[in-house]
Amino acid sequence: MRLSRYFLPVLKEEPSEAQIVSHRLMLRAGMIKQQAAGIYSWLPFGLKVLRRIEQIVHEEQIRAGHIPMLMPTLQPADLWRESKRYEAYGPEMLRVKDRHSRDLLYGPTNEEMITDIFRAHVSTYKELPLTLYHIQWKFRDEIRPRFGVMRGREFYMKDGYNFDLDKDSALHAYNRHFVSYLRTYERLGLKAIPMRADSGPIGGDNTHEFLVLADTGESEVYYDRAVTDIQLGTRQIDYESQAQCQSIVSEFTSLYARTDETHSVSEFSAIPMERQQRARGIEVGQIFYFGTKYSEPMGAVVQNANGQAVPVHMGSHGIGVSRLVGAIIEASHDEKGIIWPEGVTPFHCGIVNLKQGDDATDKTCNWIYARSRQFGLEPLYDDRQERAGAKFATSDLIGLPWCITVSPRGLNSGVVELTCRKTSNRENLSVDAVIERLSRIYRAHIPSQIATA
RNA sequence: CGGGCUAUGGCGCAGUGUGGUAGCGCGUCCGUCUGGGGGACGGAAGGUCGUAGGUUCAAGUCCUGCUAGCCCGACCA
Repeated sequence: MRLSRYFLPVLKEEPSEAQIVSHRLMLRAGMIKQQAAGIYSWLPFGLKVLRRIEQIVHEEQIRAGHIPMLMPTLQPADLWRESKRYEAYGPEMLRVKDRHSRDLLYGPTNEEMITDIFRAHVSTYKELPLTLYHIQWKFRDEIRPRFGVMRGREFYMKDGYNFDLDKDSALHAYNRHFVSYLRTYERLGLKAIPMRADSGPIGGDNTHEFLVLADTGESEVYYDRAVTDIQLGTRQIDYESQAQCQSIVSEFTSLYARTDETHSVSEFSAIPMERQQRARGIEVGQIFYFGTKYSEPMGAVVQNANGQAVPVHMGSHGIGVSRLVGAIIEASHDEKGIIWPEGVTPFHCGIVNLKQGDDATDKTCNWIYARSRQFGLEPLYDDRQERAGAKFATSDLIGLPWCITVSPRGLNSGVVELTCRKTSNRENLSVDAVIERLSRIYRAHIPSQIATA
């Protein structure tokens, strides 16, 4: 994309209403525009990040054997009357009437609807286990939305639901989600720590939240510092293997890590003093096992091998996709702006032409632009008639991980400059070498899309 | 929902005390110079001051109602 043809309304000054850094940077980098309290338009640059995250979430869910679908944002109230949650949910639920005065609601979650779909089409244990998920906009009429997309009223969320014949199988589904979530966060460039949590209104006794450590987080967390050293890394995972999933879950849950709702002072103080860590975190996902809480009242039953009708065991699992955009920025920025992890960056690299209109720099930039695209890279070429300072400031603000600077000075020695946003490290490379370098870097993140030299 | 506050060109703000010509910085447009960290100079466009009513010869400014948004708290992916 050429910046001169793009829509990137960056702000030089701090928007006054934004308090936390991710919100400020999202506004300044032209990612979002607020339309009402807790409701945002996603401008092109922000949408690209949202889509990258969404894509990674999809890939990891599908890898774990979970099946994508799509449910509507508006739901009939009757489904929620069946589960007794229509009244119980309270004013957080946005209720609307259609022209026939029928009660509808903008879905805050989808347990009821997925259960309805399940009971309509599944009647035998032979179709189990089954995990369906979707990524869809939700609405919860928060009392006080704030922090930009971190706590909006409208938010984009992946929510999944597993259906299993018995508790054992459902717990495997729980573990599968646990592991797939770990992988997802690692690909997003985030350190998210699973913590034993409180089940809240969804119910059930088995639940973990995944928290990204950040000073601006809304949750108070307590953990053994050693948990931050555990990584999935590149290990091969067989999601069908109960044993492997269980062992990974055990590995990640053997050390103390709790949110304040489940915090135990006595257990915490048993940790060696120097490893006791108290911090704040942003909740970016939660998984639940809740057994037959919805299947029983809503009649989601299957016939088992003995011909008996039994309610299925269920769980639900969520990842806050829109919230993750903010969470990633909270975890990865500096005083100049955003620093996108390579896995989610909206463009793979910037190209900064330091002398727009100069024959040599224009030609070189155009060549790099075309060539990098041939390799599957998506560059953002700053071809505006701006001075160097303005281009660098924009580049730092929007945070692309790599930036290629093309100047007359460099071209005289046959090189361009590759700058790493995170370290500020600069290297002089030939145009061929710079393409080669970038495609090697991104092959690790998006192997299917990047060509080899 | 309790407490505090705000609303004036695209953005950030002043002007309201003491009613009388709507202003500044940034951005935008045109021109010239400039060209490695938001450059300089010259010119220009752009605002029924959130909204409805009231007081007044006269309201951005005073009064009343309403709406929207922000912050602190209790609640949430």
